[in-house]
Amino acid sequence: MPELPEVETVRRGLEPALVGRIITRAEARRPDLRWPLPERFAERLEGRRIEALARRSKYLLAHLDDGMTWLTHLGMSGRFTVFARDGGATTPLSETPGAFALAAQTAGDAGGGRHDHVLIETDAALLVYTDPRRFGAMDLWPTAEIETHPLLKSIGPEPLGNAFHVDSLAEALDGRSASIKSALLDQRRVAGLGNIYVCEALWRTGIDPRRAAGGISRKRVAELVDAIRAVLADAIEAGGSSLRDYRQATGDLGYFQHRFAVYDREDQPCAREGCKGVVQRVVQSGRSTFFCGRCQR
DNA sequence: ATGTGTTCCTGTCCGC
DNA sequence: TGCGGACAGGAACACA
Repeated sequence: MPELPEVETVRRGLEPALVGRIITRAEARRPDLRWPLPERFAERLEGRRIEALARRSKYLLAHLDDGMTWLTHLGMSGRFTVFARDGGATTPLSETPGAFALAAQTAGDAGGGRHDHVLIETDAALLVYTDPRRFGAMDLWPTAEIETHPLLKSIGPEPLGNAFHVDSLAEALDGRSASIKSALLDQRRVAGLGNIYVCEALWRTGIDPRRAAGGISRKRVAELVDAIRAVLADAIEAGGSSLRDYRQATGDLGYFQHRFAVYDREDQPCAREGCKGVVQRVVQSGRSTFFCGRCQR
């Protein structure tokens, strides 16, 4: 589900509710998401103060006051929902059906909170992690060595940071026979891109997604760097893309989906000024790719 | 080392 | 309306 802009939107939504707050109670309602949760996960969160909420690629990183970082990946269907606590409520988290019913309702989950897997209570808010497909993940890792986490250590440069530029991308693509579409989805080349924003960036640059990654001219790689930055910035500004059930942590919908040029627009006219092409869908490495066969070369 | 196909899981939508 | 199949924002893993 969420790509970099959606995760950044979630981070910004959670930040005011979480940073500086103390986790008064935590509950894992099952022992695993995609993988087993760490030993004594909920107990190790309880009593901790959240010092900062950061993002690396599609991972949320909550830095705690004991030197550990609580790491979360939302997978395809994970989401956080925040509920303000009523003043002075002392009801145990597991006995607040009202809040859970509200969480389920907001999530559009007819199962009555069946997929609400992790619950976090702070002195100010109730945080519910919901993930029907359970492709998400959580872990605890020392903050000082967070970049050595197995899930983070091979991830490429942040596309909105200084380490991502024409030289780094050209080197990452050099000599590769895989398609540019597949290469950009590979998190080792550049962090945080997923199916939507790869398709959109390639459309903005006019590059055929089926072209070999290593055969793209330096000039076009430079244009691709700019297009990736621009499409991510535009999407963050719009609060991300709301497809199906994605919502911001505030419950608001993002609206970048209304600005898609090609993603999920098979058979619709190309949005480029003067182009008479039609959006096509092909499958590359098992994923749908949307592009205009006329203006993307 | 690369590239690709499979797999995890549940929900939704579309055609018959 | 029910049923089966395709498909979904991810990415680790197995295997050529």
